[in-house]
Amino acid sequence: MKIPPVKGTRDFYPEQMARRNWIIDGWKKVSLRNGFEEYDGPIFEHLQMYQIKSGQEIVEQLFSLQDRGGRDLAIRPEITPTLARMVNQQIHSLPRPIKWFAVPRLCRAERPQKGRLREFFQWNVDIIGEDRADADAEIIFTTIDYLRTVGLTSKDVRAKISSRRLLAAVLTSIGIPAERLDPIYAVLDKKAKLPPETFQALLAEQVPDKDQAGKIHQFMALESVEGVAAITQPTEALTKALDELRSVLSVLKAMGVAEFCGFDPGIVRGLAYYTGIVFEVHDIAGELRAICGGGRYDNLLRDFGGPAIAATGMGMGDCVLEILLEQRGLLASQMPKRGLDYFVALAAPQFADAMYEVTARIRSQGRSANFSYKQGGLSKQLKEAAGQNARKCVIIGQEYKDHREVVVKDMAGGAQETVNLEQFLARLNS
RNA sequence: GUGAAAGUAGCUCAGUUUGGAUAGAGCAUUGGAUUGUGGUUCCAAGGGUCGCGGGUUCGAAUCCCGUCUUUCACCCCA
Repeated sequence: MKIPPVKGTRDFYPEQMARRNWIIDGWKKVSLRNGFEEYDGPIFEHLQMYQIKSGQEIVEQLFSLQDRGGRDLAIRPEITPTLARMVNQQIHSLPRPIKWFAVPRLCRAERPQKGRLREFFQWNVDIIGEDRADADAEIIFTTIDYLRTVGLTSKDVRAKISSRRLLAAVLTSIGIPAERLDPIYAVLDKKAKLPPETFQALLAEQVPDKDQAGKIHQFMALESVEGVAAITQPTEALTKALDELRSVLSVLKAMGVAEFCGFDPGIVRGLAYYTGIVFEVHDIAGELRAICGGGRYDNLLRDFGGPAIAATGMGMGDCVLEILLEQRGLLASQMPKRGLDYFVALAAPQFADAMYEVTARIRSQGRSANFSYKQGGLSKQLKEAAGQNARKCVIIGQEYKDHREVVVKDMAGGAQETVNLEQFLARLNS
C-alpha cells in the first residue's frame, strides 16, 4: 500500500537538499559575521505557550497533540516564544545585548499555496536587551546583508520600514481613541493589496470622520518620514517615534544599504506583538508574498513572565526566498554541484584489491573517492566517473603491477600522468 | 476554514471534445554497441490499477457523483 506524503510537506531529494543546505548555510554564515550566536529549542512546546501571545490565527493553525501523560503540546509554529522562554530563564546571567539567531523547522496547519507550506524553515535573528534604534537597524542590515550576498540587488528587493509607535502617535494626534487603533491597523495593513476605492471604503467604515480619514490617507501616501509634520501637530510621542525612525534610516545609510531601504507607512504587520519599528522585505515587482518580516517587540519577555526587556527581531521563511532566487537564476548559477575528488578505476580485474586500498587511502586523507561496483570495462567506469562529476580519475592497471604506478587523469582537460602510487598519496595533503 | 481550476510513466506532455481492442512520445533510468580512456551518437529494455472510491454503460483515461492532492483567489502569514 502506497502512502502519500502529508499535505503541505516537502521531500528533500539530494538536489533539493543541496538547495536547502545552501540557503541555510548562507543564513548561518551571515548571522555569524553580523555577531549573532546560534541557539535552538525543542520542536514542540506546551500548547499554552502559543496561546499567550501568538495571535488568534497562529493558534488556529497549530499542530497540537497530547503526550501519554495527557499534557497538551504543540509543534512550534514560530520560535520567538521559545526564545522568550529561554532568555527569561537565564536573563540575569546573559551578557547584553543578546544577539542570537536560529534556523528552526516550523509547522503551521495553513492551507498550502505558492510560497506557503505547512512545514518550512525560518531564519530568525533577534537582539534582546537593547532599546536603541541601532538594534533595529542591525536586524535590518543583517537581513539585507544576506539578500545582497546571494546576489539580490536593490532592483530586486526592498526593505519597507515603518513604526507602530509612529502610526499610533499619528492616529492619536488626529483624535482617534486608543481602543479604535487595532481595527484601523487591520485596514491599513491591507492597503497595498487592495484597489484604492476598496481601501477608501474600508477605511471610511472604521473612520467615518472625513477630516480624520483624509489625514490618514495623507499619511499613508507619504514616501518620506519628513512629510509627517505637515499632517498633524507634533506631540511628544510623535516626535519620539519620528526620531527613532529617522535614526534607523540614518544608521542603515551609514552602513551602506540605504538603496535597499525606505519608509513605507503601509507596513503595519499582524496584530501579534510588535510595539515599535516594523519592516518587511518584498520583491520589487510585488509578485510574491513578503520575503521576511520583523520588528520590535518590547513587551514579549514580560508577557512570558520575565522582566520588561526590549527586543527586536526578524523572521525569513525559506519558501518565498527560494522561489525568488529560482526566478532570478541565482540558485542555478551559485549552487555547488555534486562533486567527487577522485574516481578509482580499474583497467584489469586482477587489481581489485589495489582499487579498494587506494580508494580507502584517498578517503583517509580527507578527499572523497568512489569506485565502481560493476565489472564493466574502463570505458564504462570513466562514464560512471563523469556521471558523478569526478574531478580526477585514478586508473590502476599493468603499471601498478610493474612499477607500483597509477595513471591520474584530469577529467576536465583530459590530461593524464603516470605517477608512483606512494608519491601520489603523499601529495594529496599538500 | 471559503470559492475556483487541474490530476495520464520519475519529469514535461499527447490521447478526453465525439466512450471502443495490448494507453503513446520526448527527457531521465538501466543494459548493449565499446576487454586501457568519459561527457557525443546509435540500438534495446524496464517503468502506468490514467490520483483514489463509487455510479452510468455491452464497454470508461474519456461521462456523472464523492474523496484526496496540487495550483490560484480569499483569510492570514514567512
